[in-house]
Amino acid sequence: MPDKVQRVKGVNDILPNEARQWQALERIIQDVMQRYAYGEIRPPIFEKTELFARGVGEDTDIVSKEMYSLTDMSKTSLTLRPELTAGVVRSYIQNNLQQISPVQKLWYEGPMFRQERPQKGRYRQFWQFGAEAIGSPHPEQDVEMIALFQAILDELGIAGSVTLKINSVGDSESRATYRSALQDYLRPHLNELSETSQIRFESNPLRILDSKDPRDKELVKDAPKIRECLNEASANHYEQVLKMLDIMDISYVQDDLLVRGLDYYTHTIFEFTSDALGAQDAICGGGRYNDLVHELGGKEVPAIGWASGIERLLLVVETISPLNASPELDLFLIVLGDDLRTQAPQLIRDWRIAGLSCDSDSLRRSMKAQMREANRQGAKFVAILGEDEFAMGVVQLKNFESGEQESVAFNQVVGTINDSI
RNA sequence: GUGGGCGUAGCUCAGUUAGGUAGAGCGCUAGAUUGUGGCUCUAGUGGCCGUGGGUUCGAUCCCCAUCGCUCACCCCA
Repeated sequence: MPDKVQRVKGVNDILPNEARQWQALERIIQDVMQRYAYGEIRPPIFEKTELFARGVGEDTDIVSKEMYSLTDMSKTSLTLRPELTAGVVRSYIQNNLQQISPVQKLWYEGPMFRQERPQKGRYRQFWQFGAEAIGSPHPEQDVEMIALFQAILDELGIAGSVTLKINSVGDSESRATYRSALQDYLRPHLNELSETSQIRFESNPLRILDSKDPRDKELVKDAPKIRECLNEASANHYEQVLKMLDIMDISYVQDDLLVRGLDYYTHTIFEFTSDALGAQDAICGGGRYNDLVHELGGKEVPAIGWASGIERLLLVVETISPLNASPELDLFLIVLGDDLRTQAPQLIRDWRIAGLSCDSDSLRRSMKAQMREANRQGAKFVAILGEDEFAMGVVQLKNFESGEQESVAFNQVVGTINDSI
């Protein structure tokens, strides 16, 4: 026998049973997005590599070692998207969306690709859904963003096991102030830092804050806080965000050590984590990115967004509050005798057109086997068609829960079932 | 990229204590008087014991390599 071709490492097949969970989640996402007046956007799966290098940041782990890149026939370097904010912003600029309306509220869902070592809740092809609001600099937009994800958590019934962590990295001026304050504090202890943190000391000192290395953690404990270095405008923005969250009764934890791995963030940053997961406990991350549109060649337009990992979210949902996603079948047609098989497709098609979900046996199996199949599929009704029934233009319609059975004309089947559902 | 654990039927796992090519439960298929499911009973189906090499008369079991899964580091959603 030829070798079986194996799935690529770190990717998943989502089989029908699981896909139903996904669909249930997707319905909730679509519904909430609709209510928050966000429109769906579907950018391409791959973009020029340059977009991510410039958008996400050359020095980030994502860009420097995790991208799936390829060269096409015209020798252009392309990359499977590792995240979608850069793509959405590119699309926003290219399609002049600011001309359509000054605030663009967009959401998306789809697969992302990062070449990391697979782990619980971390895959090489993984799905994210996310939202971006481009155009408003004001804190109420930050708060709406957070409330949007909170609404999805509420709909899913898992808000109780999720924590919102929030912080501000301020505008570029505040960050520059803080950067040197942090470097001044750390400089005397430079040799005590972990190897990666020593490298980051120059390139990206803020990332030292979320190091998990015990030595780093110890040092960082007494480091100056970003909050203390915010200039007036930045501090004011952050204050108002927190105030509105209080008014809306959205609970949060201020985390002075929270920084994000992507370079484009400014001001408010946040992360939703769940205690129902292992080491990969972030189910949503985001923040404001006021400079990104400009950096990618657009005007100076402020924006904010977040992204959430669907596999991780579903892991939480499964353990805390499973979605009801059992398959539903209204009617199963049982055909007795192969001579009548020619009639079945037409009958079923008409019932399907009328809106019922119907199925029948395609293996020409015995009646008993067909009954079992109907039972397995959870059919609400079974229609039995034999010689006598066909001659009279009826089926024996059996309610599979009560066991009651009656003779019903072909054209009465839909009505009879609809009346009882 | 680094480290730990694991790879036996579709699924969950047992097993070979001390090497002689394998079992259970669930599932699936079919019966239990001729046109009626679920429960029960019975029978059947199903595995080059991840792959390749080595040791051996002989390996699923020992050794090596490799691939995959998994957890953690790292990073992030």
